[in-house]
Amino acid sequence: METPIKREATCEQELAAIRDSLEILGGKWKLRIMRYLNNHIDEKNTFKKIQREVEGISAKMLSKELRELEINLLVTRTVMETRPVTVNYAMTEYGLSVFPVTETLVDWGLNHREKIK
Amino acid sequence: METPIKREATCEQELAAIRDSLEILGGKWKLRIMRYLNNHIDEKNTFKKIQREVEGISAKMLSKELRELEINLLVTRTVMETRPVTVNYAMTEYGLSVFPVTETLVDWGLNHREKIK
DNA sequence: GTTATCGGTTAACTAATGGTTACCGGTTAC
DNA sequence: GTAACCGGTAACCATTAGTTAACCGATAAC
Repeated sequence: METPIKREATCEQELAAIRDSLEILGGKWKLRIMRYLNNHIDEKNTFKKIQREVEGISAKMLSKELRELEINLLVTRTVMETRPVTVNYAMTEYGLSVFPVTETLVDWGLNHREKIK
Repeated sequence: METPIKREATCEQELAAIRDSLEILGGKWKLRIMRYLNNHIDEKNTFKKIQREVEGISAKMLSKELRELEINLLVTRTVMETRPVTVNYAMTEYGLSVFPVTETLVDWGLNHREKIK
């Protein structure tokens, strides 16, 4: 993971940065998949395993989301010569940079559940 | 803003927390609106002013998003007895808790723009 | 009287998201 | 032989998200 660099930005630049982030990480599933991979970084993460653990995602969506994450260099896809053939998905070094984002969302979500209880 | 509380959660609970967060903060506009309000916390933020500064949002979307943020107690809506009548939107105390989320997204977006350059 | 601003609403529309079902070839376990 | 698991894809459909344009009453400026 990289050293966080403090930046200065105008409000306009900040809003544009949020837009950029959401273009790549937005939607219902991508951050959940990234968090799952982050939590299982030393394991083999096959398609089916991810699908079982990211609750509710369909094969179609998982396939699409993983492809998009791969295009943006956040995830790698490796076909393993096992029998039957399995496919391993893993976070890239760059993918690790998403961790703080998922972390704040986890914190907020847990806190919110407490709050509305 | 509240003191961050360290929590322990299983991966499953973490993914559920992300789902919860995205249900309330997800979509194209909510986090941008929240960031804008956070950056202008001591000012009067009228409907039109927000619409001008959150670039690209239509009146319909802004109206809808503000209503949802209000329902979730993140924003207040106050009709001001000016002439013409203006409406002021402001972050609640609870709304401030969203700051870390927007902060990590701003950082990630700025960093990403550097990276792909 | 005309135009503009304020804070929206409404209707009509398109684009994006996401779900469901069925199916593919190959492999293994029974 | 049959069923199940692996990693998907294809077709179809429904829902949601989001856009555009027109319009509202009230007020104010010219």
